[in-house]
Amino acid sequence: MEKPLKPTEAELAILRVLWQRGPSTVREVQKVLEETKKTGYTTVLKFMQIMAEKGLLTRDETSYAHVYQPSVPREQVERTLVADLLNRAFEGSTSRLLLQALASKRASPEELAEIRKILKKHERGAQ
Amino acid sequence: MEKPLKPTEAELAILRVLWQRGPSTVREVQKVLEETKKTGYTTVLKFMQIMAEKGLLTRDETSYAHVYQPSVPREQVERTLVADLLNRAFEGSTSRLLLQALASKRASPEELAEIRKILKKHERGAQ
DNA sequence: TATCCTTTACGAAGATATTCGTTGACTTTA
DNA sequence: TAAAGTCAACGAATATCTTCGTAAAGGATA
Repeated sequence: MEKPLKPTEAELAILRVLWQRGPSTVREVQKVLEETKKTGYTTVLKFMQIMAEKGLLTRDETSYAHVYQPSVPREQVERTLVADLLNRAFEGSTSRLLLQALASKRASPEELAEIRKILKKHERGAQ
Repeated sequence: MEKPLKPTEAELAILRVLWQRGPSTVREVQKVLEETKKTGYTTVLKFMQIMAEKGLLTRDETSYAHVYQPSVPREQVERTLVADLLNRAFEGSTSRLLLQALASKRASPEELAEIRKILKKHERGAQ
């Protein structure tokens, strides 16, 4: 139906906050963002307005301070982003992706166990 | 020493060609690129000049037609890109990354075997 | 109601990424 | 050596992403 919607860097930062906090006002998002990277209120507002236009967010205007929330599930955005990277840099090879992911950041035993679990599930799924 | 060097979309397309073909002239790269996406000669030239300035490519000017090659190994660029995505969208969780990678594109049995191999290696590697 | 604070709306500036037209220099070939 | 083709250099136009100043309106409070 619609095209996949690949958020930009700044948009993704806002989505991260909303995924974590749930529905929030611009001010609430801005408060979180400025902890990491000074970002003015109107800047965040502008992005959230743009994202609402694009369909990345929906907003509830009943209160004076509009309340925004993601209109796309986190997993779907993540999938779009990783699929994009797979094609752009890894010739579609998931194993190469994993290889470099592990090379860039050593995984904890728990993380490795989790990976093994995911793998098992997929091995059962694919006959 | 230097910062990681994250190539843009267009730059990555050029790197892909060079990784595959080995050292090439601008014309040779442009010929490959225009198969996928019409890209004028001067556009490709401009990018390769910029990339040489940035240190992504080195060039041999002995021939009339300069010969370019990547100055950073493919694996390093891949690692930079995947590390970036991990931080921006997956809170650093490799297992979540893999989960969505597999969800976006079903892996072949061979691919799964390859992934298992990588995993085994890392399980041995961790204490 | 008057004053103050917060919010949205609008427009524009700045930064970065992408594309291409033009020019002059070098090569090849006749 | 003239003509035709190929190349690098340069500058500029366009597109996209990011940031913010200003103004107008809503709400709170005295």
